[in-house]
Amino acid sequence: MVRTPCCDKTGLRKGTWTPEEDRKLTAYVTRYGCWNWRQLPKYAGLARCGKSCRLRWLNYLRPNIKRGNFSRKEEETIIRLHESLGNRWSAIAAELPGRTDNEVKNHWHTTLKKRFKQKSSTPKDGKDKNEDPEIQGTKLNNNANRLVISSPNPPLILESSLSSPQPASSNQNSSITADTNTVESRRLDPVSDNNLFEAYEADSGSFWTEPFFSDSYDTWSDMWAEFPLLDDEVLYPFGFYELEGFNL
DNA sequence: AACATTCCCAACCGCCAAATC
DNA sequence: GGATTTGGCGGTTGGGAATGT
Repeated sequence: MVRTPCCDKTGLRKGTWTPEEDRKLTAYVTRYGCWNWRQLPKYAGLARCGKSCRLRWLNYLRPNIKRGNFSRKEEETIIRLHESLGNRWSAIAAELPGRTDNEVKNHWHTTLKKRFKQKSSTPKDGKDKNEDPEIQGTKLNNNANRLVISSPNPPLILESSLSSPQPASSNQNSSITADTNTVESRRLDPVSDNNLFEAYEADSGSFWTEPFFSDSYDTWSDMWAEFPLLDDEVLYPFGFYELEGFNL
């Protein structure tokens, strides 16, 4: 079987995402969902591979992402699950709300593996700088101050009963499921395509309370002001506006 | 201060499985 | 049922920041 590349390699940007690209992706996905990662960059105005967009969204821009240092409890969970599951990072991350498989994997390779090795070789040697999470926690994490759990954004009222954090496993986040039977939340917002938002809320738990856009925007209106809606015919070439959710 | 080394993490790559045609 | 497309996953790497010399 011959696989076609996930994207046309020509003319596509690679490497670090710019704030502008982040805003474009965030604006598009939060409004229209991730209905097709391959097509998404084209309609979102991004010169990126769909896979790259997906990864960026899931590992960085997605709501409910918990950033910063791992707690002792989280590290114990990782170690325990790694013993039983091996390198199944997505499964491990699923047990750590707000953590992504990539982050868990990185933390394992950079910190926990060494600590684990060291403990197994010299059980009483506790001089490793990484051994004490409290000490480790004092190290400045590049992203630690970028996203923290914050209070709900004033313009948004969330009545959802779906308060439990969603697993970080990407396979539970990447597609919008529109099980409207479970959606109880309603958003008081001028944006009218409630189906999409409801679907997203169902998928994202406390999405509307999350701070990702509060770094840049005070309200959704501010963000839409910066990213005015494009023509729906352009954004919705397949006319799935009428569809329930994004299970395409 | 300048350079070298280490550490950390965001992002890419390639493979696989499920879904779709 | 086979071909193709798409999403998901784990391994790996490049580059910037931190630290050491």
